[in-house]
Amino acid sequence: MPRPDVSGERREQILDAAMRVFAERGLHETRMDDIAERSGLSKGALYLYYKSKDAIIAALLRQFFKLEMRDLQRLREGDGSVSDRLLAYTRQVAIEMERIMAVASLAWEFYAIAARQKVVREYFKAYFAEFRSVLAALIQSGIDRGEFRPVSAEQAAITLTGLYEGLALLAVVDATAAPWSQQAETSLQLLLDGLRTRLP
Amino acid sequence: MPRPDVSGERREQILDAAMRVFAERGLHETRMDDIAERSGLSKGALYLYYKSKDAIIAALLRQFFKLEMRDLQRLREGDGSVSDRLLAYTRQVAIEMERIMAVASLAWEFYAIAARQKVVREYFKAYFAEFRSVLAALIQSGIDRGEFRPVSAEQAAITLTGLYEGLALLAVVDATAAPWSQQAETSLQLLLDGLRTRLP
Amino acid sequence: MPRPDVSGERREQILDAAMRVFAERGLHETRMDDIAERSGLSKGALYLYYKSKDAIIAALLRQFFKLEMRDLQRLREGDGSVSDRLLAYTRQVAIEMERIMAVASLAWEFYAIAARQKVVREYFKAYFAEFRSVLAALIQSGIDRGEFRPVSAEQAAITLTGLYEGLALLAVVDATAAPWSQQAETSLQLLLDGLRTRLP
Amino acid sequence: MPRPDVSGERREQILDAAMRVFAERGLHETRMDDIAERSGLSKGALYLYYKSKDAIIAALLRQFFKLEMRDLQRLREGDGSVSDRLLAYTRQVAIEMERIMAVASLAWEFYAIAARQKVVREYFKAYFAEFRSVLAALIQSGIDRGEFRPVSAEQAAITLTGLYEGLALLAVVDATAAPWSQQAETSLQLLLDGLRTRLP
DNA sequence: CATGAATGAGCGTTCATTCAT
DNA sequence: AATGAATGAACGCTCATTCAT
Repeated sequence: MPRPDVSGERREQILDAAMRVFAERGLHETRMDDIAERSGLSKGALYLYYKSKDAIIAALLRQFFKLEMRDLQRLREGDGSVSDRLLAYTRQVAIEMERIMAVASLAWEFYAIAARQKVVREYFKAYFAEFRSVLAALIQSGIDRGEFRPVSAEQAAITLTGLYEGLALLAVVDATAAPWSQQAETSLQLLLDGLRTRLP
Repeated sequence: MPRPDVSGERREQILDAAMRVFAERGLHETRMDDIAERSGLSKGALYLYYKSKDAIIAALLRQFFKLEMRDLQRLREGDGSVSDRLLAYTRQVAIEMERIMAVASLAWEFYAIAARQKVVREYFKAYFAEFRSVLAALIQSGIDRGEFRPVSAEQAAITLTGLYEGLALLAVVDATAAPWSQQAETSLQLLLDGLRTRLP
Repeated sequence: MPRPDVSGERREQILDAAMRVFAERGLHETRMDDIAERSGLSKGALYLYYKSKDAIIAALLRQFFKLEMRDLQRLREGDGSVSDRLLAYTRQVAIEMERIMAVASLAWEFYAIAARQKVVREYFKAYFAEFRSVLAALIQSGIDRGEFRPVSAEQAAITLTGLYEGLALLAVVDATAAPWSQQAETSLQLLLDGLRTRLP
Repeated sequence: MPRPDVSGERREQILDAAMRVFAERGLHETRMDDIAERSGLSKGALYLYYKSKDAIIAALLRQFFKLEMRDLQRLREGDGSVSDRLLAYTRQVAIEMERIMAVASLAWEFYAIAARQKVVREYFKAYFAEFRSVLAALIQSGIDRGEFRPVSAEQAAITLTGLYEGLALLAVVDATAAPWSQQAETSLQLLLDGLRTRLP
């Protein structure tokens, strides 16, 4: 009588626990024991599903991007003016900001690794390229429909991407001075103002 | 015959070596032996000047902010229109970008630490507050002299601060898609366009 | 299927090995590797059962007193004249003298620590107080039954306690000149002669 | 112009400092820096006069015995009954007890070393042999003059030697329960009573 | 003679990984 | 599949000793 395959569930269990503990204590300060304890599994069990601590980190990194890529979908959807769609997206992100900030420390450790390891850097590169491409398409459509001035959609997209990232950093460092939910909208408006067609 | 005091020099030597190796290998992957070797001192000598590896990291963190704060001075100086001064500053930073990118991984590890340790977070908070305050004053003067629309100088400053940080991240991840030197100017122009007084 | 709990056994194993190596090489000259090797465990295993080398030393110290206290029991038992009981006890100790001498160096290191650390000194204080109290009671009963002169039982007990300790030192230093087994009996007789009721 | 030779003075300076710090902190817990600081010399200077830390310990050990041997002289001198002379000696030692107790921890570390190293053990052996021999001669003279019973002077001497040592240990461990000055006299009296000729 | 900055071998401790059960 | 006791390589730090000045 074959038992149901629990390996998928176990892997999720482990990654979930790892993400929390890594975010709390840092990649290196986290012990395999911590992950075991948090996941409710034994230390030995971790090794049944991942061959090493690094393998867990790598899997977490992949999951990280899978989730982010999924979020991108929301940028593609929707209708109305481009400005409205970007504003709506910003508000959506704001809603998830608390969750995001909880794992921000992990994200920066990933960035640090990316700066040192080409393989990891490629992941980020691909992710940002995708993000940029979606934004650029959106902005281009804004230009096409006369909503925006004929700027370089690509460069405007990079600007917006950078803005989102930078504001997230500021929000973590000083939640009161730069609260994401409000600041991001304001900043977006400023940028959109720079993009908009000037009506005399 | 007292020999000249070399302790200042030694500390610099150590911090300098540490910064390089930390940036290359990461805070945790770096061994005291690595720092010793790179600095040209013995392992024991490191402990004559810093009581622990953590003390070196802490000193590096302080130096990091001291340097950044010093760079801020350039934002306060200069004349001409606010737009021109911001552009000039951006070009200055672009020149140093290579050096900055070399230690970017270190900066992100610091951010990660900041996300977890209040003490470190306060350092960043103070630094960003100062940066923001200088930018806000500059932008306000732009508003006062009729160069900019009457927006919130504070929020515009936060936007700009975030933009700088975010673009640096993108530049490290993908130097070709988002080369700082050109992209930062373009992005700044877009934002300035959003700020500018509309002449009918 | 839970395996039988071996932690008690392991702790014993470690303490036993530690006692031997400490006695041979000295507390500070002994490496954790030495204890590991002697105990048949790995170095890492030592830390599963004791959190540090100092913890092993402390545990050994406590065991030391537990054993000594247990030996005291023999002084309380027995019948016959007080002189005979003391003589019997002395002979008993003589039998164990070889084992005691093997760890004598350890005992003196403990004494040295006691001279410098109040906490450790209190252990010895309690042990000697107990020893003295048992001896004093015995001597008092000798006085009461007319076997001894009416001296201060307490001071006689201290004298006897000191005598035992001092002779052990001499025996270690020069086993041929002052062999415990014979010398202790002779010394005891001399002291008993000083205590005995003089029959004209 | 030859300067006066200060090497003797320096060596004394070092040994004196070493003895104090060793007694306070223990042989192994004492750093060469501690000795340097306490002696008022530089760390390098220590090595001009002693080739190693062990050499200092060895010199200290020799000095230890030289001093003790010198004290023995007092046992040889004096007149009056043997009992009176032993009592006088005991009182003399009592006067110096405070100084002795200050370095007691050092003495036990030396004992511990003696238990492990034959060379050191020989020093103690010689010292105790000398001590015993002086006492034995004294006791023999007491027997000869009819003051004591015809016991084995040698064994009585060993007994007395052990008693002195043992009481010193007890005094360090518990100064209030077994204050040397009084207890040693009482104990001596008890022993002398055991030695004395019985007058019917 | 004297200094104290510099050295580097050596040790206590940690923790990712393995494996007998 | 699961456990957790056991392993041992690796690292931070100390401190006796050296040596340029």
